[in-house]
Amino acid sequence: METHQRTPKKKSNYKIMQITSFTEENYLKIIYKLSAETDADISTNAVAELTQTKAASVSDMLRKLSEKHLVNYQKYQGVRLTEAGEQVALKVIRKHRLWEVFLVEKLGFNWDEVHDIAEQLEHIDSEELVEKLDEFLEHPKFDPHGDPIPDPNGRMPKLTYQNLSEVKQGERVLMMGVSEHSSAFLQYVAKLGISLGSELYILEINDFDKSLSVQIAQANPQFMSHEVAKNLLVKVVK
Amino acid sequence: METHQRTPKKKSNYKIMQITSFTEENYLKIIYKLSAETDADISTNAVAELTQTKAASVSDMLRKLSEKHLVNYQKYQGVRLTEAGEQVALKVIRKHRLWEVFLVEKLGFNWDEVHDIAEQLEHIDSEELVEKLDEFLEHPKFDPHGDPIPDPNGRMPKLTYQNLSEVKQGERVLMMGVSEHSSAFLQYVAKLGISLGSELYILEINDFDKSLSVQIAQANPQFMSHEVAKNLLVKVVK
DNA sequence: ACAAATTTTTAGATTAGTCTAAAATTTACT
DNA sequence: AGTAAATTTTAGACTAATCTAAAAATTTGT
Repeated sequence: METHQRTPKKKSNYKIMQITSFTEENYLKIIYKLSAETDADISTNAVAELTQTKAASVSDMLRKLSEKHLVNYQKYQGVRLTEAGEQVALKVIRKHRLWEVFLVEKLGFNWDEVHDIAEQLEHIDSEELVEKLDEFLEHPKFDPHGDPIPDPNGRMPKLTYQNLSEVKQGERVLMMGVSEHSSAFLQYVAKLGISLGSELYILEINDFDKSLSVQIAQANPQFMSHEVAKNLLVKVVK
Repeated sequence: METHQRTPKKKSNYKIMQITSFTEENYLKIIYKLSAETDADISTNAVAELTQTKAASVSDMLRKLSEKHLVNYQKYQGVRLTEAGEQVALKVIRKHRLWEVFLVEKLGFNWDEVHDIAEQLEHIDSEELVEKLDEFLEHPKFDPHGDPIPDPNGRMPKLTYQNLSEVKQGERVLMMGVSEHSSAFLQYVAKLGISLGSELYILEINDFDKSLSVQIAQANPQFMSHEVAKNLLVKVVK
């Protein structure tokens, strides 16, 4: 069990003391991620699962974060980030994703090897470092997993998904949404075996009518018209 | 007062658990640095000063490091690194110096701005990261302050200082040693106002006899022959 | 609507790293 | 060599983050 202290320097130390610990940052990041998937408040148990701690520990931490006004928390009623808490979370996520770009683009890691290292690097505390890294990487907009990188002011860009019709042959994408919401369309999509999160692989694009042959998960290839592809929002996963 | 935990993952975690904490690494690094300046054992107070803690805390930690066989420690008699402890220290120093090169060479920091950031980065735990970083930086031998970078097996290269006669005009160097040990020479050097650690600034190099005009600390410029310069070992400080 | 199941919180303990104050040891000075 | 000064260690306490076990609150199901 390795515990350590981010030594609170006493001597000549101009630097503004960090107001959130490594651990607090992790809690805030996890609450942010859970919040992205639902409008409801986040349960203690959900947080416990992702932090890999026990619910009792989470209760304690939520009380503490609440005192610091980083979350709104009512006993037994779940938790939600405050504006301030969200800012902290977004800064951590920005750092995490920038470091991932660095690890893949500059150091040659594979995109599936970088997460654990980025989990450590995301807590390095230096605004200047983050901004110089961002510049060095030429202001990337997405990390190697296709997730958007929050801007320096902690604003998460709205994900601008691509239409499946814009994706090139041989690419692998995740189904993220639709731009046509009629039930006729949705039912047709469901019948093809496509749901939110499905992985699609573009086998072939027909030259003259732009129709596609798409493999959905492990199933057999499906035919899909350009009309349909235009209304599917996807994210390239590389 | 910011304390945090390097979360000891329980789930599917193949990674070998780190055996030294952030804090322990700092103590080992500091003991290493103090040991480089003397053959004697290192005193509790000396460590306390550099760790910015109290002697009482140091005593506790030395006992703990001793139990882990990272230092040899006899109560009241000072401390010395074991082979294992030195390996840990050298790995931390290797990381610190590689990151400093990265910050200066790639991100454009000044060499005097990088220390605090490298103090954080040096504790990132990933062998693979260090080796890829080393490769990315093209295996640098020295950090931006002129300090040598230990090799991947934790061997610190013998510092190969330069002769002052090889240094270019306009450079700033630290006096690190002599290659001529006669007392006549040493007395002459002392008379010039030069001692170990003196900062020298090369004002001018005379073209035809390679004699130098050197500013020593804040004093007036001194004339120095090429013969003398050849026997002074220095380190460029940029 | 109320009892059972589940979730969450509290209470009390533990660990790493730190502190202050007091005790022990070593060093330094006539 | 013997005492005063300085250094170092111990003892006891504190904080952040965690845990287990028990108590409290909420949700669920008939």
